[in-house]
Amino acid sequence: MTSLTEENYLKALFHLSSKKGEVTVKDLSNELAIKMPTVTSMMKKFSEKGLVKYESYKPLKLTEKGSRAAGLVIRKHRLTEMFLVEKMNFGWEEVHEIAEQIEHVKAPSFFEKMDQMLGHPKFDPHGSPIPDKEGKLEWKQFSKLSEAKAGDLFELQAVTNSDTSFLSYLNNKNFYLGLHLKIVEIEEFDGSVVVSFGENKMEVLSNKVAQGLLGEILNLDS
Amino acid sequence: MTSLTEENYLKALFHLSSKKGEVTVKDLSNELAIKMPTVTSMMKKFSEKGLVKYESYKPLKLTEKGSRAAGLVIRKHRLTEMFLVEKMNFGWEEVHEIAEQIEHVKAPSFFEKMDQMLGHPKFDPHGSPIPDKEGKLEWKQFSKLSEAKAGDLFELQAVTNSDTSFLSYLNNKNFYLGLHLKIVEIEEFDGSVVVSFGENKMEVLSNKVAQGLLGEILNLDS
DNA sequence: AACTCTTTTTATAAAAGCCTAAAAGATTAG
DNA sequence: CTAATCTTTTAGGCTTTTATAAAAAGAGTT
Repeated sequence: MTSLTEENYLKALFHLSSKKGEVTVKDLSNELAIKMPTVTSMMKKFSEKGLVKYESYKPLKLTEKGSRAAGLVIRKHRLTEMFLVEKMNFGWEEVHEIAEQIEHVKAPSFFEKMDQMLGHPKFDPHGSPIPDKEGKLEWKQFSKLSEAKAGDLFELQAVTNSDTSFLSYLNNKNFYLGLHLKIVEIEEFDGSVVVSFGENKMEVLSNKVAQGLLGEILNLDS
Repeated sequence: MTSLTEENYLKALFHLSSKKGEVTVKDLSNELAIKMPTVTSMMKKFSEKGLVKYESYKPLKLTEKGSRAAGLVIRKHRLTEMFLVEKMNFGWEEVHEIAEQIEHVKAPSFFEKMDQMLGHPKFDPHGSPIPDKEGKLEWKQFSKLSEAKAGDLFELQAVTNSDTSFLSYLNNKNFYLGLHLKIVEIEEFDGSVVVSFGENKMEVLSNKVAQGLLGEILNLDS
């Protein structure tokens, strides 16, 4: 059986792996705010359980089994988020923390039922993909809004992080997934982006925000 | 913060208190299948936390605070059961175990939302009352089917235990809450009860079963 | 090859839960 | 009312989980 703590290590491994490919003990230590020796010994345990491939001084790698286990935790988390938003009417900014709790519940049929009620969704409310029942993730390649050029049309399809504060910020601007943004201008010196959308609405977004918005660039010309 | 283990002690205390008034360390030990010394030390901890009144060699008593805390755990459990049955289409025999897990989730808004979606239910799917937001329980006085007399009409309103096996047994006989049973006969020697219901259906129930069925005796005559 | 920086090892530790055996208290029978 | 018996608590210990700091070992670099 995998404990709550172990599930959190798995999630962190999963996230770091997809971001950087290589994951070191140090990375994990930073991500989880747990000292390196602690992480090292947990990785030995994981290695014995066959969840990671680990040799001293070398980067960690999730094994097939570990990847599956991690994917299933993420799956529980994201299914829960979707359920909370779609079936219980929570706002997308509220669900991350609640799901953080529910993801550790040991009751497969509960998550099965959610999945079924939701019609086997492929994405969570923040546009993050939901791993399948094998824990496997299909990667959709998103573009960042920060990569768009003036004149482009951009469809917002996901966000890079689900912090309450970031999502509330987007709520305030009336942003939602599926929204189409026209890139009016990009400031050279700081990378901020001016976008227009809806009925004459216009916003200036910092580069940081623009990097956090994912979607598709619908090139008009070219 | 109260741990999962502590919540289980609280639940047990709550159940035993309502059944027998007096709860001893021994009772608790039996109920939880944990040795007495372990229970004793946990009760000292509870006493320090102000959850029980405990003096050596005397029966335990939940304090106001303890009673409230226990009631709130039960509330989470029963709300969850109701939600699983009403909103997610689980069978009443499946939900106990799932709720046993979910009841420990620390996310008040989650349970709040359930309560709201369910229209602030007063009973769970097995007819057990749901404590209010203060953890207080309104006691409804049920009669046992085993107390009925031949000729009585009995409305099934609750069951004393929610074990999967018992509920599946009732499912097989097509029993459900709200069903009206006519008591045809009571066997003197073993207390078994013969009931008829619906369209010519008839069943013989052992005394044990009859003691597990709660409801109202609708006296026809007298 | 020596020095520095990073990572692992080793040795501890604290908390949570639980247990057995011994001691102390309560109860009951003579 | 006192001794024998039964019950409950105290004392002490064990295991697991998760974490740490300080020492040792390895890698990398000049």
